[in-house]
Amino acid sequence: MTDETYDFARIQQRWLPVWDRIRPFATDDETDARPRKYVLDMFPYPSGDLHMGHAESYAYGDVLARYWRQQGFNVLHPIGWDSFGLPAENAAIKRGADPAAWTAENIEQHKRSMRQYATAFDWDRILHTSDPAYYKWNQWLFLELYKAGLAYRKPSNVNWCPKDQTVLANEQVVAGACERCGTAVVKKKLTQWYFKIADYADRLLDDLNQLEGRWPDKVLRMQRNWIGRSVGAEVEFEIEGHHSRVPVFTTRPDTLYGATFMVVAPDSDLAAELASGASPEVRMRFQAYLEDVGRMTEIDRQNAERTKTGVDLGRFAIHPLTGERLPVWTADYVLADYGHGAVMAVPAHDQRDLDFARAFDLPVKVVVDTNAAVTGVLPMIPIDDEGNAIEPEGFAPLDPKATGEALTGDGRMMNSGELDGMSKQHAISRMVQLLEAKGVGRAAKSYRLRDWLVSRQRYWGTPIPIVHTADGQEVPVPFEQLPVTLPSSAGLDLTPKGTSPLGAAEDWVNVPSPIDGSPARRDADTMDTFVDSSWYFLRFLSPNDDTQPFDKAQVERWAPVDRYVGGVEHAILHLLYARFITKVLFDLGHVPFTEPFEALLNQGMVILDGAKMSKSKGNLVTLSEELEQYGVDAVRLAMSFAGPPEDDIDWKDVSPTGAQKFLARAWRLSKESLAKPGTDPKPGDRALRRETHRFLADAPGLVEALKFNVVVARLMELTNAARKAVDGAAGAADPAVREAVETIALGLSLFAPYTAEEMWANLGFEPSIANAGWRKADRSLLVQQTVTAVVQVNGKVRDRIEVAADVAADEFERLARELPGVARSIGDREVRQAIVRAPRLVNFVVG
RNA sequence: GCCGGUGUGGCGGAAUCGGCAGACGCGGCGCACUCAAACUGCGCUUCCGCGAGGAGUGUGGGUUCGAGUCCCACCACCGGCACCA
Repeated sequence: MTDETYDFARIQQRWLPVWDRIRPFATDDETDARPRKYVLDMFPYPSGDLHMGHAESYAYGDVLARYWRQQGFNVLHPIGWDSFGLPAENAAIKRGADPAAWTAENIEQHKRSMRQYATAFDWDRILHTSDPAYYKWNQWLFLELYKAGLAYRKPSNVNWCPKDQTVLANEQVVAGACERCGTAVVKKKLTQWYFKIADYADRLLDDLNQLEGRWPDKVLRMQRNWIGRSVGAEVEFEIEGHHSRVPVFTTRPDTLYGATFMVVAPDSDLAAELASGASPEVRMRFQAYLEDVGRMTEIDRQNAERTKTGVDLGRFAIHPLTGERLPVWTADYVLADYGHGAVMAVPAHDQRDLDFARAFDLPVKVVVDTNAAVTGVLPMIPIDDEGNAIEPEGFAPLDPKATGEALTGDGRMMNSGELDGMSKQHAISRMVQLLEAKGVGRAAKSYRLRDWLVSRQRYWGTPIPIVHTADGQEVPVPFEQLPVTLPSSAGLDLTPKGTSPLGAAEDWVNVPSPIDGSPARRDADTMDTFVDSSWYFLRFLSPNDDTQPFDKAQVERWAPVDRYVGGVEHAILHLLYARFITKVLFDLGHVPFTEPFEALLNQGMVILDGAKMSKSKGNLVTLSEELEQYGVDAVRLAMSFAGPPEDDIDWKDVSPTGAQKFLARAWRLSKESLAKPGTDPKPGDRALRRETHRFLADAPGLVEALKFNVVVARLMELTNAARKAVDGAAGAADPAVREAVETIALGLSLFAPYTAEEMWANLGFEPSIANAGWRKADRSLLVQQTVTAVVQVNGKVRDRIEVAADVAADEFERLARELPGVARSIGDREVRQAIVRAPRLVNFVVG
């Protein structure tokens, strides 16, 4: 192989050791006065080697990090590993590997691959979450929440994955199945640790407005839906023979007069209490029902087609306004952990209540006349082509019990005492006033978001830093004793069996109480790994500080993250948790901001033949093989050129060969350009200079708009223009050619670091091009003397004309009118109007 | 069911403001170089039509001098949530 052929393998070998020596992406200079940017890629889970998804994500993150660096910013772009979690543990169970050793090997493999992939990471700031030096601060964080009353333990019906034998957070249950393994999730009553994320629901929702335009709309919408704020009222009902009033939440307090029964969730404490006060027969039926419900998987439960089931508890609630006796039922369509676990059933105006009423022949009372015109709103009467009103065929009868259709729309209140005649909105506010005046209710909000279940019954995670004393007290492990390190996995049975394997590590679990030294036991559960990742972006700012989780001065220097890059699969998991923890840290005075990630880029997936790649489907594209065949730069460039970064990339549509050819074309230009470094480009070919400066002017806006594919296309255009100049009149010695090739190299430095560096060297510069700095566009070169104008007749293009850029409107119109194509098209018709947009367009309106 | 998104050549995609539809590339076709090929370079490539010309951004309508872009309705596909009261 000679020096005259583009040889990616040789170029890769040449530059890696150079970069290792000059560390182009170090950020350790405290005196660096440049403005700063923090670009962060979601850190990977270290299982196996990097795959195509990583390659895509890091290619994009690098474009941004390298771009800001060229723009004169001091850019922090660190990497680490989210190294706790199930895969390491499962590998341990399957192959008898030590999770710590398995993890360390994978991290080393990742590091090698990332280095080869030429990611612009600062290698002095790496971290991994299974490092005691990291999870010490995870435990610190847990205790901060605990002290603030934001971490607590409670017994509850939790999501349980029967395969992984562990609890799951709500966010980890997807369509009723375990997010990880796809097994149908069941409910299990367990005492578990929670973080009070629901207390932050309003802030998590409202602060999304700040992120508008900088986070993808899709993610904002998903978070809003997930938090699921509903506005309505709380209404209190007496229950005969029950010690206290029972509150229910409703979004339709206006329909309170239509409530004909009450339903409580079978797995709620209230249901158990009410059943215990009922007849022996009811108690038996309730027990049987509760067991049926408990056996059901989440997938079955979520089936909306399912017919309604339930049990009459034989108890009666008292309607707070009418004093009517309403039967109390229990049914699994009411959820124990939403609102108050009980609802007032208004079958006439709620489809679920109606389905239930029809199944058990309960009364239905209409209180909103949805056929009546709404007060304060002009009724809309449809009209036919002649403008005559079309008389309605006749309204559907207001008889939901017969039709099976609940009347959920707006209308005029009826059968509702003082509310009669009002519209829905009016009636809602009036009813809230009434309830408040009578002391039996109030305006209220409810959320879909539940508290975050953070304990897990697995080995490979951060131990929860709590000790349980013999008399049942929870005692936080004192700070000086942190970290509570994991015991060695040697000798422990890690097979999932429903309780934490740590409980069997007798030497580890039995400790003296931190209070009085009496025998006590460590909490044997570990933390959800989403706790680890909820604050790691702060640890990068002072990754080796063993006195504090993060250095405040460094936080002020770098945080929050300016651009976060990662997959959309974290839209409501990691991203919600990190936002929550940031707000907690703000409230506790640890950070001066409330949102962790200023801007977010969700890259799409790399798929093959329209389907997600997977080993089992056999449609896997192996990154290392692609890199071997086409080289790092071609793969990176092909990723960036494939389409908008947020769209999925089907690898069958991608041509790394095409990318390679383009890189070779660009590289060849750097070998051919003859002008010496520093040659004044001013006398050079003007047309090529214009192309060069158009690129310099446009590329920054395109990068910032994340249109990487367009930037690459523009680089290809500039390369084609330079090729033509070399082969044409200008020739290889023209200084404009050198200027263009330098610009191509600079542009390529965002996408193809090896080739760019090689071109830079060919052009006679020292490494590293990554820090060479962007060139400023010369605006005067962008001004055109003449413009190709378009001439339309009735909006259709009929001809084109070259005109002076400053052509006067009347002159422009006259020239356009005389064009042969235009004259022919107009013929002898009269020109009624001419729209003139000098110097770009004339449109003659003829008729 | 609720919330939202997307429909542009054979394919991936481009088109700051309503103003040349299809940039750039893949694939295809052709030419030059070569004994031949590879490489490379150049040209053509939305559809119909020999051509002049006509049609064209999911479908139907509307606004406008002018619509891929704005408005209304519909169709198709995709995503999120899902008995959340």
